[in-house]
Amino acid sequence: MAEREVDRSVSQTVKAQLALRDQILSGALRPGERISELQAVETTGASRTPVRMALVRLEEEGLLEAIPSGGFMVKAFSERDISDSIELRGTLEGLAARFAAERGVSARELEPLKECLAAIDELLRQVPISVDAFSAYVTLNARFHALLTELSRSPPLIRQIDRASALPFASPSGFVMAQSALPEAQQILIIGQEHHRVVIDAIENREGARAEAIMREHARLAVRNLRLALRNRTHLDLLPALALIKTATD
Amino acid sequence: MAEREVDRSVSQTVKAQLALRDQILSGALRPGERISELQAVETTGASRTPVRMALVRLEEEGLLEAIPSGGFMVKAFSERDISDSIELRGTLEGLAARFAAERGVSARELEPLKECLAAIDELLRQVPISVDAFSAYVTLNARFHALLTELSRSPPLIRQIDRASALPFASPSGFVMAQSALPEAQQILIIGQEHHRVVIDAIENREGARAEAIMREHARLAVRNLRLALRNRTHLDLLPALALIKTATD
DNA sequence: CGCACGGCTATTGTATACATAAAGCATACA
DNA sequence: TGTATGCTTTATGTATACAATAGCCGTGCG
Repeated sequence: MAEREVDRSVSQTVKAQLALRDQILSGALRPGERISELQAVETTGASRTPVRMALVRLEEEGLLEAIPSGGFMVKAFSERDISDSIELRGTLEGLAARFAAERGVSARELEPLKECLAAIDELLRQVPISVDAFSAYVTLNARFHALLTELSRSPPLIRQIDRASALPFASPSGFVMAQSALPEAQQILIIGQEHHRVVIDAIENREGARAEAIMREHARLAVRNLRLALRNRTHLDLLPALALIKTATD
Repeated sequence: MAEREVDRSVSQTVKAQLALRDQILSGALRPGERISELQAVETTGASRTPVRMALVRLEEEGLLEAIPSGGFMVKAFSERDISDSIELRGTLEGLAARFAAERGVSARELEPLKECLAAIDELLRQVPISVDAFSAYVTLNARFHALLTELSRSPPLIRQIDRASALPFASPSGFVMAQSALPEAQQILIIGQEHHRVVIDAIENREGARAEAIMREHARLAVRNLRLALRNRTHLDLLPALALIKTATD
């Protein structure tokens, strides 16, 4: 019934896209196997036309792969693919931070970012960090990264960063929930927040190289999280899109 | 009649996509104005279903922009947008070069790149450089960049670079033809080729930082070309997708 | 027993008809 | 005369019917 509230005022294409994305990320659709349009029509409730539109969009999003003979299949990702995707995002965010630093940002524009920083500080003050706090962190962290990206004031760059962040495991907050189960969790958040603080400082002082470097390092922290979460197999289920990850044993 | 040879064995969707892209890049469809699907049906010869598929793909490609109320319009690009897109590509290619250097590349894998380098050397030996040579350079240069990108052996990165290079003015060889009319043309090609030489050397010696830096600088050369070509208004028509560039006077 | 060829089935790609919503225009009122 | 409202027209979004192709299974031959 929660599903039905989007029935009106949202296009069938979007509905199908959301439904199919859920099925892919949850593992209901297995990597490597062809997606049946007819089956998708049944599960999404939309007709074939919007379903096919959704499939094309999901391909561009990176979750699907076109089959030469026609149709699409769910893509599978190696651990290396995922860490590369994260580093890719970090590189782009680094470029955004450098642009912001080099081109200059007014105090007024920096204000929302600083507020976001303060809100995360507030969150991290409580020890130990609750699950709710982790969840709130995810939201604030996503906001921080979005604000930072916009500071570049470069539409092409913003667009590319959005596309690079579309994959759930490449998004800035992708592994935060997964790391919540780790013993190192609190330290990692504190270090990440320090990166946030440094990038703002660098941008304020127009230190482009420093701003870029810290955002790259920030992404490396996410790569470290990924490794930790994959090794600590007790909480593997918190990993986003776990079903898409191809392990060496497969 | 040359058009008819793709009639068979190529999907209507691809046909429509190619036709519409041509119309966009040639300026037949003006930036800012809504694309009429019915009109597109007439000009492409495909029916509305493949036309709409093509429109979605062209949006993802970056040439179109979705209109909130429905449909698509041709995007317009500022000079800043274009230079940022080039720098974006350079940053990604820098990452690819660094990956190649850090992760190591066998002599066997480097061979095609070196052959490409030698072929360009051969081309630049003749002075002054003919128009045919420029055209050959475009092909070889595109090949060099493609080979380099693949050396990263990172599918996510390759994918992103391909997407970043999809915009005609952001592609590695985008401004080569435009610069052919410039007096500085020959020097620019020689400098560019030097960059090619350096990146191979850096990868061979596993100097990641150097490989990355030179590819970034390489892209800055393209940015310089862009500036030169835009200022030297006598050969503006050689610029790719000139119709999409919004000038300050507009 | 294995491989290849042919027919059948199921799925994709395309075309078109329909419904809904947006945009433009005309008219009426302030 | 300008603005607002309602109607008309046209465009987009969706559903469905059709055609062509790819994959699969069974049978026959080597």
